[in-house]
Amino acid sequence: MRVRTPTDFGLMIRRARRARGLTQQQLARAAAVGRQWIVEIEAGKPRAELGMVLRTLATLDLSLTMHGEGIPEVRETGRPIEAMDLQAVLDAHRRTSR
Amino acid sequence: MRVRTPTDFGLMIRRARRARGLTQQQLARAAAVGRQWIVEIEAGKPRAELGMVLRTLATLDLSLTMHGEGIPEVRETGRPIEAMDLQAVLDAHRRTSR
DNA sequence: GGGAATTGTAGCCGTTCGGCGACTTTTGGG
DNA sequence: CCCAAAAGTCGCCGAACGGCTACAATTCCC
Repeated sequence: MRVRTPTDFGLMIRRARRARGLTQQQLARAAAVGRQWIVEIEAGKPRAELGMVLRTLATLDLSLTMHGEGIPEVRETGRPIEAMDLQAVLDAHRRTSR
Repeated sequence: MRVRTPTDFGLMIRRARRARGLTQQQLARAAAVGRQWIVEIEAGKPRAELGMVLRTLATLDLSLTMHGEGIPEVRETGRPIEAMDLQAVLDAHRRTSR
């Protein structure tokens, strides 16, 4: 899911925290931040420190991916991926296997 | 590409800025931050403010995506993708086709 | 509905931020 | 090689940070 604003980060963190059944206190301890900081980040604090935010995401097993011109997609092998019709490959697989 | 640390953000920002042929000064003005702040963020400053970082990414047309339990994926189809061994599929394809 | 757990607020404190101006160092095109 | 542009460093400043304690409000379960 796309994240554009501090508020987005807050909502995501809250969702993930609840999905894992953690209290703010527990998350705070695990991520080594103050409990009030969790309150604020979940409310979308724009001036929160980047490092703490990333630590919190890691604690919640959340990962971030960046996209855009100049940003390589996943593992660069140097050798370009050979173009092929994936749909055809999958169709063939469906017919063949089983 | 995955981003885990403030250093990752710094590298990405630098790559994107250069890919667009911008100077630190130009990026700073466009993102409404100080030039020195660009120097620091590109060096991986961990305590940089989240909001400014996001503004800078937006200025560079970079987007962030979050993944993890409790975070919905875009384009939800409802029907989960059937698990399969992609490597095996591709190997079979390589053997079969041609 | 009541009491405990959870969440949100308020104020204090030492620390760091980020903008700015003024340099110095590095880079790269002619 | 040269020099101007770009990038990096330093110190000053007012402002905000984040941890903390204490308290208020909300939520949830029995």
